[in-house]
Formats: sequence, C-alpha cells, structure tokens
Amino acid sequence: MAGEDRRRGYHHGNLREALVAAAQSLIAEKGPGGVTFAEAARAAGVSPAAPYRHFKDRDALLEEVACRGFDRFAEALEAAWDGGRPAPIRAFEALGTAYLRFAATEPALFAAMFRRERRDDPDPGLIAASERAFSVLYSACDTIAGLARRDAPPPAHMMAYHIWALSHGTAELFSRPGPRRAPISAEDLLETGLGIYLRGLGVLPADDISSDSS
Amino acid sequence: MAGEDRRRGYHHGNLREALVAAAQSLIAEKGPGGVTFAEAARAAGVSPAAPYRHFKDRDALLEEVACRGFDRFAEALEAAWDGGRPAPIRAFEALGTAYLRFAATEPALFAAMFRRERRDDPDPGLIAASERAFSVLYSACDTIAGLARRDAPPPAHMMAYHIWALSHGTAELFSRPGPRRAPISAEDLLETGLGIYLRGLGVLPADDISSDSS
DNA sequence: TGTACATCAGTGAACGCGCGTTCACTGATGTAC
DNA sequence: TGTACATCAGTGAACGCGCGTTCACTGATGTAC
Repeated sequence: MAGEDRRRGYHHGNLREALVAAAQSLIAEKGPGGVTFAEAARAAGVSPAAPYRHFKDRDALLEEVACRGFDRFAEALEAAWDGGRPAPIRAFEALGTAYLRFAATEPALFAAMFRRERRDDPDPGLIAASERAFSVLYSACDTIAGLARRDAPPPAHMMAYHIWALSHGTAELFSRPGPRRAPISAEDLLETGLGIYLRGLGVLPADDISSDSS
Repeated sequence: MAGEDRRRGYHHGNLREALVAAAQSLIAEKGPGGVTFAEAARAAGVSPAAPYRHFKDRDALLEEVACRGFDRFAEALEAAWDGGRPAPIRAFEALGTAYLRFAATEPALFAAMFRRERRDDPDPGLIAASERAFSVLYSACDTIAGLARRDAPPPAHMMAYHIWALSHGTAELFSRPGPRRAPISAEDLLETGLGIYLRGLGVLPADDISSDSS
C-alpha cells in the first residue's frame, strides 16, 4: 500500500512489501496458480528482474503470503476467543465464526495458506506460523475440555483436530465466495455442529435430560 | 487406458477418453493448474489442435474429469454405506472412511472435484454429479437420524452438511499425501469425531449414562 | 453390390504472446578514514 | 566536513520456451440410392 504511492527514484524502498501485496491481489483475481513473477513486478512498477533480489522464485513469494496469512489468522482467532471471555462456550462459538469469516473475507490469504500445490520442502517459517494459529484452537479446546462432566476430560489435542476439521470443511464447502450450495448459512451450520459435538463430549447438557446445572 | 495402446491410423478412435485420462495423470503430477491442452494432446499422441474437437477449452476438460470423479465418488460412498448393512452405525463409519480413502487414493480426481478456481458458470452436469454423491450421505443421515432417542429427530439435511464438512475438513487437512500434521491418523480422527457427534445427537448413548439399550 | 458424396476427426504449420531467467550494467546509499 | 570506496537494489535488453488458437487441409467413415 505505502510503497505504491510514490517511487523514490531508482530504489523502490519497499519492494518486498509491494511484491507481497501484488501477489495477494493477484491471488484474489486468479487464484494462487495465476500468480506470476513478471506480473507482480509490473504491479509494483519495477523491472521483471527485480523480484529476484527478494525472492528465490514464485513459490517463495507465495509462501511469504501464506505465512503472513497464518499470522493474521492467528490474530483473528485469538481476538475472537479472547481468553474465553465472556463465557467459554460463547467464546468458543465466536472462534468458529472467526474461522469462517476469515475464509470469507480473506479468500486470497486463505487460498495461499491452504493451497494444495505445496512443494515437498515445507518451509519451517510457514509451519511455525500455522502452528501459532493452531495453538489458539488448542488452548481454547483445553479450556473447554475442562468443563466436561466426566471424570476423564477428552484429550484437548484430539478435540482441537476435530474442531479444526469441522471448521475447515465448513469454510471450504459453504463459506467461500461463489454459488452457494447449502440452504443454511455456513455460520449456522458450524454453530449447530459445534453444539452437537460439545453435547457429545458432555460439555453441554443433552436436551432430553433435565439438567439446569451448567 | 484402452486408447493409448494402439493408434488406428488417422483417427484416434477414443480421443475424448484418452484426453480425460491424460488430464487425470497431469493433475496427479502437477495439480489442476498444471493441466495444459497442448500437453494432454501430446500425451494422447495427437496434434495440439485435436483436443478442440472434443472440449471447448482447458476448463471444460477439467470439468469432465471432476464430473467423473463425483460419479466414482458416489459409487464408493454407496458401496461403503451399503444400505446401512450390517448395522447403521457401523455402515456410517464405513462411509466416513470411504470419504477419506477416496481423497487419499484419488488425489487427482479429488483435486479436480474440489478445486477452488471454478469458473463462474457452474456446469449443470457437474452440479448434478456432486448432488448424486451428496445424496448418498443424505440418505445415510436420514436412516441414522431415525435412531435418535428423542421425540424430534435431528433434520437429516443439516446432519448431512455437518458430516460432509467434518469428513471434508479431515480429508483436506490430514488425509492428503504430503507431510503429515496430526499425530493421529485421519481415519481415527474422523471415527472418533463422528462418534462424539452422534452421541451429541442422542443417536449413540453417552458414556456417563448407564445404558445398554441400543 | 457398388458408387458418389457428406460428414467427421485429426493434421501440421504458423502466429503472437507472456513468462522465467540471465547478464553486464548503473544509480543510490552508507561508511571508513 | 569531505572524499573514496564498497555494497546494495533495480535496469533493460535479450534469449529460449511452451502455450493457446487459427487455418486450410486431408484421410477415414458412414450412408443414400
């Protein structure tokens, strides 16, 4: 953004950032496969050879975008969970909603983060960033698992994988821009799904059992 | 397959099939984005102009692959569900496992079916094929919903969307070829997740309630 | 049974295009002294 | 405070490549009579 306004002569000053921004809007336009080194350079107002000073290749650029995506994703999830306030269950639902909203409002980042054409060599920075996002989910599950009315609480990491899968599947199938497929909104689907899941864990009371104790 | 063995002179005889097969293996190699009209033609042993006789463009070819993918997917799911035999719950788990297995053993078809770069114009044949697959899930859920020990069974279509999302998310995140991320197998994750979900619906008995009636 | 003709499916050459990548270069910036 | 020099970041021209797409064409197949 800031780098596009004014060229300061020979040196761009902020080319790396400009390339990342350009890649992001190219992804939004044509998907990750449509990102081209040459076009990113053009969008940044720079010669086609310039990007090589900052990124090894197209894939490195996309990985950088994905990495920042995971960082912002983690922030969004963390803000939604908010340490379990005002109440754990409510915060947990907000967490799920945040997952969907991120997928819907940042389709470019989301696509870069979860694109299927990964190279074999997994970038450690990217893995670390995705771990950061996952850890928000994990700590929320850890709190929620403590509410279970059983002697043995469900293992939080398994729970986190379940929740992640449910949220991700809902986002992929029902929450992306494009022709809708479900007659129910993605948010409602995820909320009801989470509710049923938590009931199954004994975290929420079952409907057919009279119980007012939380 | 059959078309590659022997050229019968000027006419290929089975070019459409050969192109679909070529596209499929190109997807397996480089993902849907790596599919090229020219390369598919080359793989089929035919001039670069020949594919235009059978497909409008690259996207039409990919849609054909996706369409067949959904057909085979529906078959696989149907075979796993098997009308609810030997027992509904067991068949239901088999259905989930079949979802994962399809994603793992047919990554090319799976990628074509669920690729994100869809054109705006959704092919009716493709939609119909995906509906066929979904309807297997739906009818299974309809049967399972009837087992709930409540007065009002959960709406089967909502249930089907939940299950679809959970299965799809598990497949996307944990069941694709590549570096694993979860310390639990995708199959185990999905099975436990389904179990918890069904407990939440009242279809399976909760652990902390003594109940031996199925 | 044979012939004429229409239709179909693939040819191969050609074109313009944009991309990836390299190269010696050069303008700007910072720093040692 | 000024000068010389090293380093850095971007240039622009060039190359080879493969793709998409078109075109008039031609070999094969089927069918009317």
